[in-house]
Amino acid sequence: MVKATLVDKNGLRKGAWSREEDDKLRVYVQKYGHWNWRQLPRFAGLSRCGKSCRLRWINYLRPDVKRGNFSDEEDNLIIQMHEELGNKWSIIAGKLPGRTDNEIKNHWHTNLSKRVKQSESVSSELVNKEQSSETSESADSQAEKSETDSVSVNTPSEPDGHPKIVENIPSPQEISCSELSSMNNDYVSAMNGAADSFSPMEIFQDSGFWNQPFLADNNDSQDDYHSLLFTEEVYMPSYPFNFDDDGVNWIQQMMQELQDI
DNA sequence: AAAGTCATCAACCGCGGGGAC
DNA sequence: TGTCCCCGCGGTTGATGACTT
Repeated sequence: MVKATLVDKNGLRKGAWSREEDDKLRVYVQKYGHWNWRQLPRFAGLSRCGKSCRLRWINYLRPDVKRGNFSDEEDNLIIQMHEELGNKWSIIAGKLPGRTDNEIKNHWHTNLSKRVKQSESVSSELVNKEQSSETSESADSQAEKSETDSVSVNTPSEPDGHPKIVENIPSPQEISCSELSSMNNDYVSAMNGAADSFSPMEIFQDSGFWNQPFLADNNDSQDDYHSLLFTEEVYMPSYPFNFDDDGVNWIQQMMQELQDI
């Protein structure tokens, strides 16, 4: 179910994430936030493109990501919102705390869409039966009935077949995952400063924003801050990190200590 | 037990929006 | 106003476990 890890021509790893990579990314983002996804893998010591890091964090590593089966309430909400909004997975995810757009999208395609189709086919059969039994009714009552149906039966009011949205749905920006990441502004500034100390030509030599390779053997001596960062992050002695509260507590403790500096 | 098929879901890809210059 | 860069979104892919024949 997990894509095999491979290395592309730029030296970037693709496919399944290893535990070590997860730990590096998690620790880095918890500590510094995602100040720049493109450059983040370089600082975090990951041979991944920024896009891959962002996806991994949002869909898997974020501390508030809820794993496990969807509840009936969640299913119903997804179905209802999909009926209103269509494939606006990020907006739907915003209404389901702990669920990611990718997870909801997968859940829809594997489970809910089939369920909806089934229920639709059943309801359409019922409607056909009702209509055939009503053929003896007067024309006036027929018109009245059709008006009633147009309200109660999901009649599209938009050209694309989706009804108009009545509810005040937050924009994707309002529910952006970036808000979920607790960033310390001091560190963001520090990191921006560190990033600025690189020559743009050095950093952006290769084309393609998301596919910037991380050069593990680059010359860090030209940037003290960068060297310090790598000393802390990449070559950190086996930190007591785990996927439980102890790991989170440890990270929180680390952040507190850094804030006190 | 082996082979074939289906289901699941993590990860990739391409596109477009928005901000900065 | 146009261009570039960063980011996020939605569609799609593909590896693998589960199930069936």
